[in-house]
Amino acid sequence: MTEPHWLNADERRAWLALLSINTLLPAALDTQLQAAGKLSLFDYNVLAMLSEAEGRFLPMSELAARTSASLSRLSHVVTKLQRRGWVEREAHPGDARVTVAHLTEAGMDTIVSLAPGHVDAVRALMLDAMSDDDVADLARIGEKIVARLDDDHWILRER
Amino acid sequence: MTEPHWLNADERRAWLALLSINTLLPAALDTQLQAAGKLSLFDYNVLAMLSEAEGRFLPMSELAARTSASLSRLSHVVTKLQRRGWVEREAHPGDARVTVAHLTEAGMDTIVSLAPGHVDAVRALMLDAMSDDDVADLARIGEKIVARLDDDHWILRER
DNA sequence: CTATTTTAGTTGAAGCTTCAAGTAAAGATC
DNA sequence: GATCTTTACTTGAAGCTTCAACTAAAATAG
Repeated sequence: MTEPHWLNADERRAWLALLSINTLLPAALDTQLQAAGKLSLFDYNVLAMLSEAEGRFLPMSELAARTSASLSRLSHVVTKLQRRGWVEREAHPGDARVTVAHLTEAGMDTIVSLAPGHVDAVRALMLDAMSDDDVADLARIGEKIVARLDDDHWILRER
Repeated sequence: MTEPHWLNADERRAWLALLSINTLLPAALDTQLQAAGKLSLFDYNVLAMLSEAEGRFLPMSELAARTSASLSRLSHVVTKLQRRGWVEREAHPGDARVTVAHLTEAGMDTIVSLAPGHVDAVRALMLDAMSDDDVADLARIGEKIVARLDDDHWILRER
């Protein structure tokens, strides 16, 4: 054990890189999505998670988990997406506390039309910079960090 | 070349992990800093970058670069930090367009008192989840992504 | 040297996120 | 089976970020 209170060279590099990616990557993806369809990366992700869910609906809590968002943030955003006709709120048959968010046809059309451009942007902005091994390493390390931040995060469920 | 328009398993894992880290890590660090000193991670970073600069001052543009922020965002935040007595704005002697942000003594005291807790949080939330090799890999891969997002980003300058 | 363009920064408004408080149903406790 | 606690949300206000518009100085072009 050396000093517990400061970062060594690699730790500092890793931390600063992550911090920078954290600011620049969402900003760049937001710009692309804003130009393509006047929505944010978070909006896109909400629609994407619903589109991949069975029946294209999810309880708000589950949708919040899959977008790593607070229920409050999600609630505001779903209200907005609802006004745009992309999502509807429905009651849950078995539990009256639960609100189910349901992707509409229009919402599905939107995400289908946006997905190719968005995926291209993700490739152009990060994946194309990396070798196959890098991608595998990042997946492995990234999931370790996610596990540390939230030990039953949904992306860890399938493994 | 296979399909350019979709992600394979590792790519998807890497992307989703990064997206989740991106939401959860700043939120957790914000919570810690909010509790310790009523400031955000971004506020902290502005103070930290100034504290590490020679003379503890930097032109707004340079400070914006080192915090990966827009000049507009930085301007608003510096105004806030100024009201709290942590930063001052000064004229640049050689170029009248430039505003120099200068860390005050009180600002320095603040960052000195907050740094240990913040570094502990960074360790607890991400570094402790990783082996030394992981840290080195993340530093290497992270810098590749940063280079792709901004090929003359300041964190790449020293190398 | 005058006009144009670029650089550096600020500002106010609009939109987004967080925070605290509140509602209501479900589950647990006694 | 009444009370207490927890779960699942929603809401409004406050604060933060982005966006577009603006000012002013420096650099460039003609």
